Amino acid sequence: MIRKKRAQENTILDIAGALKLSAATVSRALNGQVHVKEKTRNDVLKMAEKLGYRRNQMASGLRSNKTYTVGLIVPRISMFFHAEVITTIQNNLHKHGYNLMICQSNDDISMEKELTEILFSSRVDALIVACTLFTTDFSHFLKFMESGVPVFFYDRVPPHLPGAMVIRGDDIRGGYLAASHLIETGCRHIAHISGPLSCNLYRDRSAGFYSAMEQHHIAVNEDWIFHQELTTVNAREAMRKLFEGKKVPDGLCTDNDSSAIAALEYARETGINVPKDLKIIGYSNDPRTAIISPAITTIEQFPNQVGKKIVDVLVDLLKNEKNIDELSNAPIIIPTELIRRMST
Amino acid sequence: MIRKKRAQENTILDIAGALKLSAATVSRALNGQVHVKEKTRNDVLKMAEKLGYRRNQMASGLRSNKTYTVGLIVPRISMFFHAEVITTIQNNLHKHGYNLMICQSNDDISMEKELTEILFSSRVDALIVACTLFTTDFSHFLKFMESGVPVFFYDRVPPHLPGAMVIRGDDIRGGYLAASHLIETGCRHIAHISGPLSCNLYRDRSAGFYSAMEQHHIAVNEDWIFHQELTTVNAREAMRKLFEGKKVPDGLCTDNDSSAIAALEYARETGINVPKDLKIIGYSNDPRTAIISPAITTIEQFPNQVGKKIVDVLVDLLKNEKNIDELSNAPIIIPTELIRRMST
DNA sequence: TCAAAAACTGAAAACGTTTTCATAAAATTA
DNA sequence: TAATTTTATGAAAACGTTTTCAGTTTTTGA
Repeated sequence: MIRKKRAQENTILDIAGALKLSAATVSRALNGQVHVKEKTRNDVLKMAEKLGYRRNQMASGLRSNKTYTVGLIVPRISMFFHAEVITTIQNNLHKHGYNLMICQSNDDISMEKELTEILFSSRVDALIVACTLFTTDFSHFLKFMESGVPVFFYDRVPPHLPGAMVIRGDDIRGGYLAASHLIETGCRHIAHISGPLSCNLYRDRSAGFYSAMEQHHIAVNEDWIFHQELTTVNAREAMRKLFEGKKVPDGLCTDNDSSAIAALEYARETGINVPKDLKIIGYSNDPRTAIISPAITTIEQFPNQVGKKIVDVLVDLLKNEKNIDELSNAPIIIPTELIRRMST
Repeated sequence: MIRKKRAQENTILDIAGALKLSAATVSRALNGQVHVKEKTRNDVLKMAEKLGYRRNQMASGLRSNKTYTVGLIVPRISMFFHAEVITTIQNNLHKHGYNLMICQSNDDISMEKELTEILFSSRVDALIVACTLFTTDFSHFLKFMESGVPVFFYDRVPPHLPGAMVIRGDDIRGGYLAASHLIETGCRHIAHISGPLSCNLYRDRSAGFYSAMEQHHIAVNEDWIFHQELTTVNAREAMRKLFEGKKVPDGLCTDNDSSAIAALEYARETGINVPKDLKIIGYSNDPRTAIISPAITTIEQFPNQVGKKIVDVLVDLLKNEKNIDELSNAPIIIPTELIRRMST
């Protein structure tokens, strides 16, 4: 048996027919426009309710060139920081009548590219992106800007992309806070597990790290600096290297919490006492850092502020049909904060 | 300055014009239909590439009544189980050319209702739902079924809704496994922190719990059975009640991992030794349970299997334009498994 | 009371595709 | 070679809205 054809749905014409009105008037009534008599509007709304009418978003979008849908591309929704940002964005967009189309790139560049094609085809009204770790070419986003579709990067952002908006955490300060904190608690031999330098996050956090070390006149041991994908496996491997020689570190900065957790577990297994022998600090304030023992000191990134700010700017842009050029091109910076716990 | 009007985009007509073809032929060429000369197809594809043509999804969807978009409503994307299911669904749907529109109900019924309206308006080709904890009236899903749009419930599912597909974990067995395990490790005074009975999950897990207790001839102390929202606060409050009297439990089943974690932390703070004085078991195998000390025994739900199965069935339905009625109406059950750790 | 302005409504075009129907060209068959 | 089938293409309708333009009715102001 062939599937029941959908589309016995009532259209605007059915309402019009039932009330002996034109489609135009019904449309105006439903959209709360001026110049429609109060009684007419009520009649229309009542009839729409009665007929179970629901606007066909595609017809509406096709004609008016507005989808009321915002696209979002993110490496992975399961990362705590992103999950929080997304939830805030979605809840706030919803208040303004916008939907969010969430897509995951799985940190894969070709997937990211493909998703931009799909979202462009869907004619989203705006695009929000946290890039993959490896995105250095941003040309696949240009089509949106050329069509006047606002593009908002957060967290993992392009170095400079004219016409795009950027919001990110103060990672330089975050890196600085982390390293300074270790130094202040007495560490003098500090290692750093960071991510690939292709990504702004790790460039900035590293810069902050170096700046703190320099300020306190502590030499950086380059053998103890890792730039690698921040996986559990890599973190354990780094720990093995760090503790295989005679000289071992007494402090460890990691640029995400998963690495910090992996390092802590490695330490636990190999009898390295945290925080006595080794102090560890993470990044992101993932709830897991509060649960593990000892709880891990980390850097808060305020995902809710990030999400809220993105929506505020975007809605302003969309509702007022403003051009991005009117906005300052300077990136918006969200502050970072040290969360002290037992690991330091 | 008014925002640049988008829609300088090239359409199918521009391709047709450039090649002196009709729109119909271009459309056929782009969609890989038969009856178009190889050379013509190549010309079209080349010109589309050259002009940077991208199909307007709304026009296409309006005409063909297919959006290649599947809607998903979930309480919260940040819950581990759901994040995993969603990711699997998205990655697998993508392989078949479908997009996923992810929406969060925040466990709020009226939000859930509203989202069904929005997704219906968007004319999604199918709908996947994990209900709120409190959804007992499922009438807002009927519009989809009436229009022949497949609806797939998972995890939190309706008791019986003709025309809808259902996939869920074997929660009865899960509850049974948990309680049995506690009994087998020596517990005789077992408490149970469960969720609201309005939700199938907790009815089933409770049923499993009772069945294990009965089988081992252990009396259930009804004062130790909690049905409440599974929040940290509620779990702590339950622990307080459990340990305020003379008679205290030696085993605790919790119906999610957050409660297990909260209980464990409460125990740690109040000097209750886990697992010596109290054995704790969670539900879901949230990664946090493996990190905390002692690591918490829990029930694995295989989110990836759930996601994979949903897509398999859905794609079969969508591609072959089959009617749901052809499918067995029996719910699909995914097995559950005990994960033994240090807390028991 | 009359002219001008404002409010209300409808007809028809438009959005960019896909699809139906018709027709022309090419390939196949007898 | 003629008749038939298959292949290739185009014209035009259709999808369900929104919007423009024009026309009619009502209200306002003097």
